[in-house]
Amino acid sequence: MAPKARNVTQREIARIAGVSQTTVSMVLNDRDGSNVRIPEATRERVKRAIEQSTYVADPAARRLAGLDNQIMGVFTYEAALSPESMDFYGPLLNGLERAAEQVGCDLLFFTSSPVEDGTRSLFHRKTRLRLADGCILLGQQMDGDDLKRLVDEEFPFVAVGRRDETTAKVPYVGIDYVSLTAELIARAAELGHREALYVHRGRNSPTARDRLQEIHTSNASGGPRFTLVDGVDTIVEDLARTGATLVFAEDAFLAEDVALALGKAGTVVPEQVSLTALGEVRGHRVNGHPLSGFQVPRQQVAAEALNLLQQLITTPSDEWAGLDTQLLLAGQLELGETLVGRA
Amino acid sequence: MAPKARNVTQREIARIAGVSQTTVSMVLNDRDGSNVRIPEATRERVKRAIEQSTYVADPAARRLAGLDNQIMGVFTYEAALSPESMDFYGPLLNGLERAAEQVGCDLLFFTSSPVEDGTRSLFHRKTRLRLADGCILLGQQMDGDDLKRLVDEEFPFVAVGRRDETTAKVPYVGIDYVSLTAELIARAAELGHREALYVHRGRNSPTARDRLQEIHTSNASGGPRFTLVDGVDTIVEDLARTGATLVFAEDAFLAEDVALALGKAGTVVPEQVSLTALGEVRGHRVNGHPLSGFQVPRQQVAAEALNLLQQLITTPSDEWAGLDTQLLLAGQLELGETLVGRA
DNA sequence: CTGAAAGCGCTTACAG
DNA sequence: CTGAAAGCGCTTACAG
Repeated sequence: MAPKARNVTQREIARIAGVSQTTVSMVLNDRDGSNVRIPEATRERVKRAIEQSTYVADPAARRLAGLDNQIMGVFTYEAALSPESMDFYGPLLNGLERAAEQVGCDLLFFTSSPVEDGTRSLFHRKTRLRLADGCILLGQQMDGDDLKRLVDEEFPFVAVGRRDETTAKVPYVGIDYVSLTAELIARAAELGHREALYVHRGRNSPTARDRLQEIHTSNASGGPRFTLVDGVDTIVEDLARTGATLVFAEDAFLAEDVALALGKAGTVVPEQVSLTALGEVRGHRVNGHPLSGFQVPRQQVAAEALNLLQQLITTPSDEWAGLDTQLLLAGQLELGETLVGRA
Repeated sequence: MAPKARNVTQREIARIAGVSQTTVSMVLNDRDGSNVRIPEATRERVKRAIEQSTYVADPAARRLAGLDNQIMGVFTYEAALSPESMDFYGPLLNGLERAAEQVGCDLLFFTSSPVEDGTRSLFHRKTRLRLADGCILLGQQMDGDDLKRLVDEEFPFVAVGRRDETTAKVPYVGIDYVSLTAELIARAAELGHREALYVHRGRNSPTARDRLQEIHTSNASGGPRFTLVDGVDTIVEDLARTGATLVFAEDAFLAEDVALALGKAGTVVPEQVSLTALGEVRGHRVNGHPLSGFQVPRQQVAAEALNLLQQLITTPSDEWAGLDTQLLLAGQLELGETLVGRA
């Protein structure tokens, strides 16, 4: 059911200005090509007619005729606007909104695909994906097949976070967790820690693997030795068994869980054991101390993703190969107060 | 620059199934009207062809042909996804997302209009408004002309919050602040308060007026007498001058400012003076006490707004008059601990 | 029961 | 310099 009230079209403008509809289109799109040279006088006449009307180009028609729309799709594998997801998505969405305002585009959130098993499907029978010029993909985990299909169809898109779920070359903007993790491990070594736990969520996302990679490197190269632990359930025993003086947690929330579990068993952070998150820690405290970990530029990641998407859209797909489509932004260590010298 | 890779169209499906493109369209849209009766066999053949392809209807073409799209616009007069605005917009956006998932529609955020003087403009030269089937309007203050124009153009839309900026009948879903304020005043009277301050933000929104109306009613009808104060700057003197035993603040944040200002002058809430917000107070505390005020169903407001919009879209505009398009949802008092018996 | 045709509003070669 | 025409992918009367 489209709105009934007839909207003013180029044809009407043409009638008013006494020119053809083609000319109106030309003026609107500033087409001053080889064969076309519209005299200033005509141009002015058309422009005035437009000014005085409420004319707005019909985006659907533009799109159908093959032009871009300045509409960027936003797809999230989970609900993005729920209070629980705000911690992760909040800064990203904020970055997107600001970048969108900058480049003058609208954001189409694909909220229609129902969340099943906690995850949405990108391609479904009624997807409005193609209404957008391109799409930003958000989520901790993504579907490799979705990514591959987007690449194959040459649909412009950019994933947020490093992606390696498929062999296809996926455009992404992420955070360099490898370097950050390496830095933090070096720091821990300096502080005298030799034995540590790495508490993770057993998730198999690229960023999880990035961290894990450096953990393994440390183990293999004589750095602090990490014992891997999935979740906090056995943390107290693991700590006692290994004699670890330090716990790395995959993210700040997990770190808080660790501190809680240890606290219940009478082990106090950081006096008796150091604790560090391998993720954003701003705003997180443990026993009154600012948590040690990273500071990651999430807003900037989102903004860069939108810029990259914009680039892809304005570049013919056969020239994409020349573009730098995989960006990792640097974060920085946030020393905090919970990573201290070996007890 | 539309994606280059040709997408599969109805024509191709038609070729595969050995029918006309018209028939494909009929099957897809389940058109089984008076003159059309497609035999199950043909129907199946077409359906199978579609299943086996990656066919997805082009939303732009559908739209241009006059059908709906299941795309709801979302317009906010300020940036909606910034950390500062999350307190107000967060629950609304969350409600929208969940409702959208329910009804199976996508959400188009009009982020393209740059914020000027802190407010965006709905109608601009390149607005993609008409791409959406309808639009949800969010914001503390709205432009009366915008509202009027939407009504005049019979574009389906719903405002969140009661609206009275224009004489046109604006569809809205809001919260009944009038009743809530009246209840709270009655409660204050019961507790023995006779002299009070009403600290407001000098804003001229409908919800601000709703509260003010009851404040005036109280003054006129022999209830507690309120002195109006714009902002917290002179709060200490005002309190001394009037001998008020109670302060109403327009919202929870303002209430916190009040408590702070009073605290600096040595006046402690609630021991020496009661304090109450005429707005959502969940999560707000003053001097360790849960703030007294309201509990308002913001998520539900957003969800109801989307449902109403859906109704408008599916109802021919000449039948809109028969619809109940102005809804006020009831909130409830949150007694808290900062409104106590007269000191 | 099914298909050829017109139309939605726009853009872009292509003729004048 | 400007306009008539074709086409984007779909829907919907309208003829067969």
